[in-house]
Parts: sequence; C-alpha cells; structure tokens
Amino acid sequence: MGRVFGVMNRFLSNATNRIDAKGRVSVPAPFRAVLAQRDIQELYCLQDLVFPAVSVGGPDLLERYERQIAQADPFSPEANAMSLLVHGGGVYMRLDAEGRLMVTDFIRDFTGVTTEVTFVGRSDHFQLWQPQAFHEAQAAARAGRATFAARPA
Amino acid sequence: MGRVFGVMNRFLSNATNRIDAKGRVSVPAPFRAVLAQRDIQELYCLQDLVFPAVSVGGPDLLERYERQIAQADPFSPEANAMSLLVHGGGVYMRLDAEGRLMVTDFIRDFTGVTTEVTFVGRSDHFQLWQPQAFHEAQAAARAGRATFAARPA
DNA sequence: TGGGACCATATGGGCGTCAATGGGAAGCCG
DNA sequence: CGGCTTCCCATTGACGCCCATATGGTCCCA
Repeated sequence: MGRVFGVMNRFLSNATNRIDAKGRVSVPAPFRAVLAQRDIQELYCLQDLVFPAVSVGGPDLLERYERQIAQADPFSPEANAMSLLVHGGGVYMRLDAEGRLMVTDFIRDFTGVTTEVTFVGRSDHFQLWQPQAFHEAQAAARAGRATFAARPA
Repeated sequence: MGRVFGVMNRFLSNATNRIDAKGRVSVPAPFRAVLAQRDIQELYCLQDLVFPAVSVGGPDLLERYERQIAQADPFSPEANAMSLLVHGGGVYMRLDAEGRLMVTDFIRDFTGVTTEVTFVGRSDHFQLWQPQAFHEAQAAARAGRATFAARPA
C-alpha cells in the first residue's frame, strides 16, 4: 500500500454518491481508507443532535457520546434527550465487500435521502446527508460565521 | 538549488492560468516554489468566509481552524456548525507531476470559474478566483469599500 | 547591443488503474 | 416457498501518471 499521509487520517471533505436499485451506496474511497487505517470494521450510526444527518463512526464514536452524557446532569432534559438518541437511536452497520452500505429506513426517514447520499467528513467520524439539506446547512453556517469574521479573533 | 530568498517564502502577487480540456490548471511556479520550500505535499482547500474564492494551503491551514473549534464545547451547536464548514466543506487536493490541480465542481460552483483561474497570494496561503470577480473585489478594496455584494446563486 | 541558444513554465494529450455502479446468483430467514 | 440479503463478477467512466510540445523569457557571446 502507498504511504498514508499525515493529515489524511481524518474524515474530511464531502462527496455525493448514488443509491442503486438494491438500496446500496458506496462509501467514498478516502473515507474507507480512514476506516481501514483505524481498523474499524463495525460502524455505529446515530442521529446528529442538531442537523438532519446521521453520524457514522467506530465504537469510539459511541464512547465519546456516552462520556458527554456522563458529564451532564443526569436529570437534565439534555442528558435525557441525548441518551434517548444515543442508546435508543443508535444502529450498527457493516460495509459489504465493495465498501457499500445499505440505506435503511432509519437513514431515509431522519435525513430525507431518496436517490443520493452526501457523505460529509467530520474529522473523527462522517455523516450522511440529503444533498440539498447539506448545501443549505453549510450556506447557513457560512452566513452566520461571516458576520463574526469581521472581528479579530 | 539556488538560494531561496527571504521574500519568496510567502505567497505573493497573482497570476491567471487557463483550464485545459481535462479540467486541470497549472499552479503558478512561484507558488509551487513556496509549497516545496514548506514541504507541503497535500493541499487543504476551503471556501473563503466572505469572498467567492477558495483558499488553498497546507495542513497548517486546517489546524488553525481546528484550534478554534477545539476552544468551543465540542457538543455545542456552534462547534457543530463550525466543523460542518471546516471538515465537511474542506477538501484535500494534490498536485500532479507538472504542478497542476483539478478544478472540481466544488471550486467551479463556489467561485464561478469556467475557463480561467486567477491565483492570488495571501501570504500564508493562496486563493482561487474567477478573474473578473478578483478584479472587482480588488477595485472595491482599493476604493476603501470593504463591503462585498453577495454573489449570485 | 543584437542575435541566438538555452531553459523553465505552461499546456496538451495518451494510457493504465481504480473507484463507483450495475446486476446475477446463491444463501438466509420469514 | 418467497422476499430479502450477501457474495461475487462485469462494466465504465473518471482520475492519476506519464511524456510531448510550445511559448516566452533570460543569459551569453559575438
């Protein structure tokens, strides 16, 4: 195998792939490379806390969320809601031999994807988005960010 | 080979190159020299927050943004949105053996470039612009009006 | 000082490889 | 027995890697 470059060991950038007649979609090769490098074979999926997107990562993703829940006040509505999402909404998935995953109703219902899926890198995990929703969310984030950009950090 | 002069270790000035039939464009040699001097082999690209331009730099460019994210609560909506921009909107690129890069739809859509690309030095990184948009933005900056109209959808 | 050789950059294009996609066939669970 | 899933193989279109050419500028030398 070729050399793995220093910063490519994170999930970065985005790509949109088609869902085939059987409901499968290819995970972009760069993302699969990251998964392979981290020895991640079992994928854990859960809903994003603020966006209509499904987060996908290894078991470490689940652990990160559980730590966050543990830190919060156990009686707070936030911790309660998070536990509901993380523990009640989480799903395990596997890739097939060609590096594709099944787009289940869980994914379709929450993200709104129908024919295409946008894979979005999030550094330590990646997300599945309905293409249009991703573009809109990014445009909104940029707009909100630009208003503060004028001020020095 | 020759001695590298102090002033050449930064991205300065601008140049416009053509996009060929395969969608490639040569990065100006002075910029490539800076990249080589800094040992930058993988390029990190991100949409500018205020201009219709794509910023290109080394891994340090990404790390600068990531430091900002790290300062916020990792589960906050703000950090989430920021990561959506930096990780989801960022792209890694490599130059081919001749020092060219692919002009992807990502670049075309955001900058509006079609047949030519203007490379603009920004000291620690450089940017890709649609030639006319660059001239207009520069003229506006010269006139002292930093405000820039929203670009057309 | 003018001409010409030399050189680096920008550009064009062929070709092989790999990823994305499509579809068949066998296996599993209802 | 039927639908759905999993494994496997075929296709194709894009991208990376390679070499060729042109063009403009610089340097050297007469």
